[in-house]
Amino acid sequence: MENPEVARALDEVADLLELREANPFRVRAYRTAARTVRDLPESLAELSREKRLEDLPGIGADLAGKITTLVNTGELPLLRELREQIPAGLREIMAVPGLGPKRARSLYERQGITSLDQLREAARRHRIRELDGFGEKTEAAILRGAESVQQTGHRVYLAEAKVYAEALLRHLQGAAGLQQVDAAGSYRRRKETIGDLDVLAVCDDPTGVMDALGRFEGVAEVVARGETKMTVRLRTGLQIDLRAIPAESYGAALAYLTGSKPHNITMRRIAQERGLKLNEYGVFRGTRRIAGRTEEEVYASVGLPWIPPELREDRGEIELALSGQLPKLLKLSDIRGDLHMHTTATDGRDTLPDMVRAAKARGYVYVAITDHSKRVTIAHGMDATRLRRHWRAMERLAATVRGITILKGVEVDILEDGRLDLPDDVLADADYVVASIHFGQNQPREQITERMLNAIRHPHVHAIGHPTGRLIGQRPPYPLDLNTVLKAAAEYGCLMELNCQPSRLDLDDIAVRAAKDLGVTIVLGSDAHAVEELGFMEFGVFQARRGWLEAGNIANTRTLAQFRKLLKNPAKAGDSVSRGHSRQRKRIVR
DNA sequence: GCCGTTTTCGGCCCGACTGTTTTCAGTCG
Repeated sequence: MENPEVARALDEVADLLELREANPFRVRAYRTAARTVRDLPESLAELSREKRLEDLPGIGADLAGKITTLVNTGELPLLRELREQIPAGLREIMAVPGLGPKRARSLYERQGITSLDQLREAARRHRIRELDGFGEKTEAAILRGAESVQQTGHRVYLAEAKVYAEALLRHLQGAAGLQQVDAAGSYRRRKETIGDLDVLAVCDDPTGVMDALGRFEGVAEVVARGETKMTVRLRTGLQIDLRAIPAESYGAALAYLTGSKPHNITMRRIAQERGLKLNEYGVFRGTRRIAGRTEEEVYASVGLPWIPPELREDRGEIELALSGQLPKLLKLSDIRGDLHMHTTATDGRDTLPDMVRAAKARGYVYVAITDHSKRVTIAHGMDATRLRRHWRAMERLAATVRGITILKGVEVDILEDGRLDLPDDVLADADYVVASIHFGQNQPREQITERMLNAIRHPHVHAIGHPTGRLIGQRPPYPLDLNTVLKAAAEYGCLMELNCQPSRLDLDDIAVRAAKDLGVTIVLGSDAHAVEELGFMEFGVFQARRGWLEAGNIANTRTLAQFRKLLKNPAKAGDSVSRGHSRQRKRIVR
């Protein structure tokens, strides 16, 4: 059993234990372990063989044993036992807003409800309101919630959330009594997808801003409205949570609302150890507020430097901050060139000159044009003759456009048998070759891994495009042995792309960090198919920051001369990256 | 179920909102 399945099994145990009203701290232990496992770049099977599971935070002897059982047998006696006692449908009932383990259990025991359909039926027949602790309003809320769980419940891409967030902030700006408004939550942490939008408003009287939120375009329902908190749901299903706060608590509230939850919990624990109490209103010694106006102040009060939001996942950043070793994260302004884009020569929507001029307008000093090779027929991919003609057009254009260097590139397809889609002599003439898999994505693990390794070892391949091929929420990653692939990339000096398309962002944050630890150099490519998509670079930078990357870990932060040297002598250039940075951190944790 | 420079037991983050409850439990973030 692979890591994600183990994580799912541990989460299911937590849910079922909760339904059985087990010790809440035991439930939490399973949830923590599930998260640890999900975030883990290394294979559990390997850790289990080497008896290193107990080195992981939150995993003791018991959970190490259970994880080993899951990895080896694909089953867990405890889970089987729990499943026999508790109907599977109760877990989906718990997904309905307002229904937790207690109420789900109560609905099951007193009305025999074990599925969403039965729940809706019971609500329609007004059988819910008869139960102790439930009433008419709860029944109506359950009915609405059950329907919305079935319809929406999906997360939106960060790029989409950005559109809503910016529109909302503009809309709220003019509200009466408002001093400041910011988006927080996973949006501010720049997660690849956003479940809901958290907004923080500084004001003495929240009436004005809450009224304004109620009038925001697309609001379908006001879910809740209190003295300081308000929740609305848009017609698209996106939920917006607003929190009003006085100015003296701004920093504490921003930190609290930005999360992540595990990061907040660790922060509060550290505050506690120092005899302080941390909440959204500030940092308190007894009843006296000692910090809260700015985030910097809040972090400083517990002995920490300010931590960039992208790092706040409780994946070791707090321990690193304590030791003064936070990475100096990549910035968009560090990027000197875009190394993945298409033109009308294949499936792009804008011409070669338009793409190059748009890249120059963004301040880039070099750009690689990487149209598809012939195997990608649907994109009108190019054979050797057309590609050479395309390259000549680039040379002619270069003579007329100053201030930006055009690298003659190609996105060559890695064929099903591991060969490349263009002859070696053609690839040898390219300035920059990115190799990608587009077909045969469902090959067995060994086969697709070997195929990728072939490309990495190929002397004319500089980078692997969208290395796992996932489409967020739509298509799972190739069944690659990613650890082996990354190790080979480090060994052969092959760049790994962090594709900046909002639906790809591939490698993900965990894989990016694993790559950094292994000494792999990452390249950011917008994979733009139109001039405006060059702007996707921003989302790649966010993801890189979430993976702890610094400018030195990225190929396209180099000057053109440095970049060319990197391509010529990659292994050597790769030595400059800080190897094992986050591994070092783990020792600090222990 | 985990954990320990307050260590092997007794803790485990903290507060807002809702509804039905007459003083608070359940849920959520």
